[in-house]
Amino acid sequence: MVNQEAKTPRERYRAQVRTEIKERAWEQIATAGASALSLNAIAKQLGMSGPALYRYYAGRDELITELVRDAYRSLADTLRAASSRPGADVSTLASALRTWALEDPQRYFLIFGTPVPGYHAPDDITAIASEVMATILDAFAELPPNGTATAFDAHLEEHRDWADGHPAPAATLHRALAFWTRLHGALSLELAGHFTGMGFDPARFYAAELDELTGPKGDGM
Amino acid sequence: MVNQEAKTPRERYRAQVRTEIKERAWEQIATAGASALSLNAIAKQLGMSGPALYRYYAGRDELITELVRDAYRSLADTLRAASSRPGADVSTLASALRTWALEDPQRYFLIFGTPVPGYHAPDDITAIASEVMATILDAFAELPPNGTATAFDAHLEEHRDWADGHPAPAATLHRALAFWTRLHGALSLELAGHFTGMGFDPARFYAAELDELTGPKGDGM
DNA sequence: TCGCGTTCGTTAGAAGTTATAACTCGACGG
DNA sequence: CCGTCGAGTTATAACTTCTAACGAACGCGA
Repeated sequence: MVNQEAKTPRERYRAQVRTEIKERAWEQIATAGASALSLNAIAKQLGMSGPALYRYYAGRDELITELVRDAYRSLADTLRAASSRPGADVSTLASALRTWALEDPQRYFLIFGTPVPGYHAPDDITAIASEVMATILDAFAELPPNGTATAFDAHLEEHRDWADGHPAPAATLHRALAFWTRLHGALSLELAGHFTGMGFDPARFYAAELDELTGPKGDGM
Repeated sequence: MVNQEAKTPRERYRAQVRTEIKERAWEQIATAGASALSLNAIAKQLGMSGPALYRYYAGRDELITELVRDAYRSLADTLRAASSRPGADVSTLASALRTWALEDPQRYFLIFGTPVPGYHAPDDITAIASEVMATILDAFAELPPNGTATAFDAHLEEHRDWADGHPAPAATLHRALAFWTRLHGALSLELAGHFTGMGFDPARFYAAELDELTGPKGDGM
């Protein structure tokens, strides 16, 4: 984002090699998945041999963490950009999310897929995650309230720390949460191929889920 | 299914070693994830060295495929058992699903988690998957219809092959589909730890999602 | 312009992994 | 009783991540 201009030529070189490494890593992940990511193979593709990569990343884990960070950053930027387009609403956000996910399914699964048992995301990554949540919350805050307050709304009212001071009512928090989980449910099953062979169009199902999210009780805009 | 009693003592022994291998594999998967599954480590735990396992499984992939099959089988049996309890309904199914998932999160992710790009599930596994779907469909078929027909319902009516001859109307198919994807959305994010630190109770959110699934329009029993 | 130090990339090697090949030995069945 | 089949062995190849030690080149300051 910032700081594109590095001071010393060595730093420039170093930064450039680091991004080249990540580019190759993304190629590998897109074709064979994150678990098949091989530092050796990346090094060979860059024309250098094996352990040279350790000058740039402490190991496989650090590289993957960096990739997760980039993926989150990309998602947050994509959603933020979509929400700031004129006339943007919740459905704009939803289709931006789906487009982003279809663009590189493995990138999506790197964030929302199977977790590694021991791993805990560093704080800066969770910060980006809450930035994504804030974008969704903003979009729902502009929608008129719908439906009656549920028991879960009351529970949410007592646990609204994650909204990070957002003034929206608990019902809105609830809708944003459902937006996230329902679209993730539809999207992740589609990307994982669980819909293949079922015949129906995943895009239409996604749209149907979105419809029910934006106005199940049938109040207009 | 059948043929539990093996004829020759060698076959008995062979079957017993195969299940012992799978038991160790499940332990490894539960603690370190499926990607960390090591045939060598399993062999050592069984007191035999390395390549001996290849007498029982052609390789890592075949073992994992077998584990996926067992996981699906376990899920299908669990749901079927829950649905056949007296007084069982959709919410019985939902809580059975959640209990099963929490029992061993990595087993859940083995089925519904990040897909391996090249892999295609064998036919018998997809058969078990549709058995699960049938159980969900049966449960919803016993519920009174609710809500108005949506555009997606019409689309589903033309693509109801996956229901495998189930007589339920398209709206019911839609509800069963939403049951699957929404609960998966809530469940997978919870199991992956994306809710940790957000404060609210995942179980209550799950229940809220289920409530909206069983009767959003508010027709009771 | 010249040296010197930082940093990059190399090869070598350890400790893992999956998987194959070849061999030994024991048990089961005719 | 003996032959065959199969289980488990070691040896090996081809991978992987990652550490250690070495050489060379690059660029900064004098």
